[in-house]
Amino acid sequence: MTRQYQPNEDLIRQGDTPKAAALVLSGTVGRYHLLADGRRQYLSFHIVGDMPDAQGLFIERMDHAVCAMDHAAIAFIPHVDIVRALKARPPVGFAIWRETLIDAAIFREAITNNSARPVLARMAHLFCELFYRARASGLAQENRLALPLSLVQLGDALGMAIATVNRTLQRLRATGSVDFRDGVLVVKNWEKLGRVGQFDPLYLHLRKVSPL
Amino acid sequence: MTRQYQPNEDLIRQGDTPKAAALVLSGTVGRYHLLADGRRQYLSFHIVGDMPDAQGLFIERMDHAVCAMDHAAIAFIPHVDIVRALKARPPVGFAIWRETLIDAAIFREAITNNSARPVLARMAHLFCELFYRARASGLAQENRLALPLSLVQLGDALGMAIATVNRTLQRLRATGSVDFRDGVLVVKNWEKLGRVGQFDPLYLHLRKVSPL
DNA sequence: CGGAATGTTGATATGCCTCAACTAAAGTGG
DNA sequence: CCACTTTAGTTGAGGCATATCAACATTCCG
Repeated sequence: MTRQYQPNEDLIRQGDTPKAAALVLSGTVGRYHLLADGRRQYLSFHIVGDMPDAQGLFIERMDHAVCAMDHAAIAFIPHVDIVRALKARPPVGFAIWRETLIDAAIFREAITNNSARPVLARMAHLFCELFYRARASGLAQENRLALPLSLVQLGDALGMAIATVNRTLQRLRATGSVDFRDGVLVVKNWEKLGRVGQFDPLYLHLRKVSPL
Repeated sequence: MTRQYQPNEDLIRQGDTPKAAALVLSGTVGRYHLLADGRRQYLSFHIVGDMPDAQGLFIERMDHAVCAMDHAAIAFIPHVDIVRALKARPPVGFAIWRETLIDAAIFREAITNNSARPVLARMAHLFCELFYRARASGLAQENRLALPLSLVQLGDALGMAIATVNRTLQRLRATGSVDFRDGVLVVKNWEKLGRVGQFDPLYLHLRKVSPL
């Protein structure tokens, strides 16, 4: 089953018990925690080919929500079908398992990024990650990437106030390494961006990526 | 194979390619990122019964390190044996898979905790999590828990400077909800601690826990 | 007994948040 | 098609939470 989503529309909510797993066919989706005071904390972003809620296979209730960041097309694959496939062919399961483990690695990096890096490096690091992953999936053209995030959403991902997001974006631009505006990320100097963001792609565990 | 570790000794280092998975038999271990400037960011802590590097099963190189927080006994189970068991009995694999998914949920919560909560709530939340998990494993006696962390380590987990850790600890004590000193956590008022830390245990996905 | 690691406290600095005002663009209804 | 509202982004001023620095106390350990 396939469905279209509007920007900001939820695919799954905190507390739900999904019976099918989402597969991103187009667009970008994000996962987030809803805080007691209504604020959001975005946890990760996902692009074409990702299964952002594969965990639902073995965890009953959602501890976070998943929403579309822009217009997105999502396929839903019933859990029973997946489990049947896993039992028949273990290697299929191992591959999906591995994806969920890489997810976890991305979360770990986010802990470090948001806890230990100053805002400039933090933002640069997120841009590095998103660009690198998109590129590995063949989604980034040359040095640009469609990144449908508002400043508010960027702030809710990086744990910054919106004013800080704005000013940090300007500082980043001033380094000449990257330019993000109007939902488009343009990498001007990949090496420098990586240096500013202290980016080491090891944690993404991509087997082979053509050099940038 | 079983091995004893000294406090602060590494089980596995960033970059390693382990051939066996660690199982905690006694003590506490922690996972951490090593930053470029030598600082550490602790990502999670693990107690008896946990497999802190189950991810090594399907991910070649370690993107983080694992160390003993105090004296710890660790069993190592060769990956080949585990994979053989997985293929023979899929449900065994599903159970381990589920554990790694709960790991990921804990990481997600740490993102939110360190990014969106003020220091008092942040520390309270960590204490809630550790106590709740220990209790679910039958490791906490009554309302106390051995928690072999120094202030520096607490700070490296929560993204706080050591002076702030100290002062926040005192503020927490003043609330009358919890007291942590000399490696022992004493929960004085669980309900209040949960309120201060905005703690909701849903994300730990424990099936049944006797009420506190 | 001396030195290292750990914890404590005060003083000062600063990075980021908050608040507020304003602009620009986009969507809506008369 | 134009006023009207809403949403997104921008900028400045000021305050505060937390980092940084420094001195000192304490315990541990060889």
